[in-house]
Amino acid sequence: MEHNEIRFFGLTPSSASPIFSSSTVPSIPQLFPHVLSGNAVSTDKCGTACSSLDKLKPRRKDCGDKETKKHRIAFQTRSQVDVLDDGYRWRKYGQKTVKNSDFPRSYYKCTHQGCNVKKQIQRLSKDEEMVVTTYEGIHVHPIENSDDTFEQILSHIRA
DNA sequence: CGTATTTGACCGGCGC
DNA sequence: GCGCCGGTCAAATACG
Repeated sequence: MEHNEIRFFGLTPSSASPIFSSSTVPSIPQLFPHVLSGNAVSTDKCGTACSSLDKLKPRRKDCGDKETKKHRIAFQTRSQVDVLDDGYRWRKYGQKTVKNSDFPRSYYKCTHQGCNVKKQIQRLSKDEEMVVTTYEGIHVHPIENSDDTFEQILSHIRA
């Protein structure tokens, strides 16, 4: 577990700003503090598959709100467990099987009121140990897990 | 008893 | 217009 591998994919719609350079940390999951190496890759592959993620409200087909604060960060981690504890509380709201993986994709949502941060976990069929965690949105509340503030870790790796 | 998880159904977009 | 695909909801269930 000490040799986990994490790869960061910062998906920024417009301004491609480095993930670790923002004054306000978007939503960098801590995952495992000791495995945060720093494979940060900025890729804006928002392309076309970016429109269906706009409906946060039930039955809202109105997509007219240009580019909302749509932070999408994909983490490719190597772990045996699907869900990695990043200090937040997630509630699983769905699980679907995608047609490119032998494993289903899980959908999580932050249980905090007003915090519409979504999380999506997918396991690669190629590498069973590979887990892709995609975060979407920004947390507007402190981390519950006060034992290990991931901001501390962040500042540590930023320094 | 309250909260999280499970699971099928439903919905909306896109391609044909 | 229909079917596929991906995403979300919501009722039931599990679990502390």
